Amino acid sequence: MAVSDRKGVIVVGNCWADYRGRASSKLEPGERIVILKGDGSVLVHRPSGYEPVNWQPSGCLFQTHLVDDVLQIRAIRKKPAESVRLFFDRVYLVSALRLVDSGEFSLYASEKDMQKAILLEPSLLEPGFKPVAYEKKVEPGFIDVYGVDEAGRFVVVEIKRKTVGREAVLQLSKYVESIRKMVNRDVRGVLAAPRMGRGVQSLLETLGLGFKSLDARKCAEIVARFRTRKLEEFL
Amino acid sequence: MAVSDRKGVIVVGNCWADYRGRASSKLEPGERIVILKGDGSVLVHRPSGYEPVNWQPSGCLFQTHLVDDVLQIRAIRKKPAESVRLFFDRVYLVSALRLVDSGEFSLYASEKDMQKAILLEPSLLEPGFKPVAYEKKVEPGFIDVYGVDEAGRFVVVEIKRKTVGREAVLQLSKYVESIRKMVNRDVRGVLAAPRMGRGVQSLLETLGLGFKSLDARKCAEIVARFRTRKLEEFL
DNA sequence: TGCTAAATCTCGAAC
DNA sequence: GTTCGAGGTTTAGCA
Repeated sequence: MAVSDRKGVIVVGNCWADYRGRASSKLEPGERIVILKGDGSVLVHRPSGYEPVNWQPSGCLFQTHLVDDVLQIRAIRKKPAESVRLFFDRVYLVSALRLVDSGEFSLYASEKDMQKAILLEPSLLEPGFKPVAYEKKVEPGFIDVYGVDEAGRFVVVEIKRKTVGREAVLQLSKYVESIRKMVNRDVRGVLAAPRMGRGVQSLLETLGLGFKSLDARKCAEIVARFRTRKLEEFL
Repeated sequence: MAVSDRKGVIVVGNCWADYRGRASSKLEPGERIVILKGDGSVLVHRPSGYEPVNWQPSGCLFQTHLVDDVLQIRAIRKKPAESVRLFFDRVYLVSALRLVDSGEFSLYASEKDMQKAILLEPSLLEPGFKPVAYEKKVEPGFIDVYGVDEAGRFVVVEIKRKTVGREAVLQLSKYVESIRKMVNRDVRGVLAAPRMGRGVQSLLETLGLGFKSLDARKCAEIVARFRTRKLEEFL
């Protein structure tokens, strides 16, 4: 069958499903859209809702059977060990497709873009800031950007693309403490994000940390500008 | 068109896409499966991968145009303000479906089930354990189960349905500390989960916390058993 | 392979 | 309406 031939298959019909693995679930009969992809991923979509009601990520092995006019499809995953079983008693549409898709996908205004923007244009954070490292590994995790300020003090920068909550502050605080222990000198911590959530301002003050308003969109534009500038220099 | 009639639509063809909103993205041409649902959700699926490459959650407004043999579909969301635009120059399959799906979906062995199981059968945690409260609010968050042990000491239980990492230990530790401050007495902390991840054992020992292996599946069975028992009592 | 952190996360519940 | 936390999260990036 097409399923075993690395093709994608769309099946629309009345079906029910069982899942067993990390959790267990049962889906009673109803009309749904099922997509079996060539890489072994499965999606069971109800007529509404963004998320699939049942699914499997890529890497599954498919088994199909027809028993008493019921189409059975089983998607088995090895690690973690789990499976989804689908049963169709009515099929409205089946389509096997060998789709070709090599189109590039690019995303802008991610946290990575904000990081790049600060590295390319450090004054975005504050005048005189000089980045020294990025993705610097310390005990609690990775520091987004690490540098030195105008006065020569070390600065730990934690970047978030959305409004920050308390966790981000605590994360930054941990990094700052970690660096303080290492360098045995004064270390500043700066949270760079579009805005602060409730209670973040006071928490930052309490912990002696700073904040810099930074918009992901603007950062993406800066990164794009540098890209074109580099291209111009190249030409 | 069907799109405006609350129907679900499947379109397979060669397309490209632009997204602008919380972030921005550009998808170069390729063959994909697009699902427009009656509730205003959109999914653009490449031939491989579990996740859609572009999407919108439910609540979008759809606009369709045909310009120079290119089918344009626009999904607009109000809050947050964003949109996905799709352009098809070749369409292999279009299907408009009014699917009926009232089938119930049930997920078993969730963290909530594990919590219920402990409340219904406290000896699951340890002999002599007596639950006092659940979802108890303290400063850092909510305590899954709070009770008293055989010796009369307070016990804070943190439940996880999967292998636990360090964060869960720290979470439990915070709750225990919070309770200690409140009651000014000895308080035990127990992590209930199927197993411990790397380094969790030693961290638990360092912090003086306990661990109880608890299988989500077994919990689901216990909850189910109580359900049937209750049903029997009722009948 | 295992772990950490991000995500256009989504979703639901609580405040 | 906003915020907060969980998810069968998935996925990408590294040690």
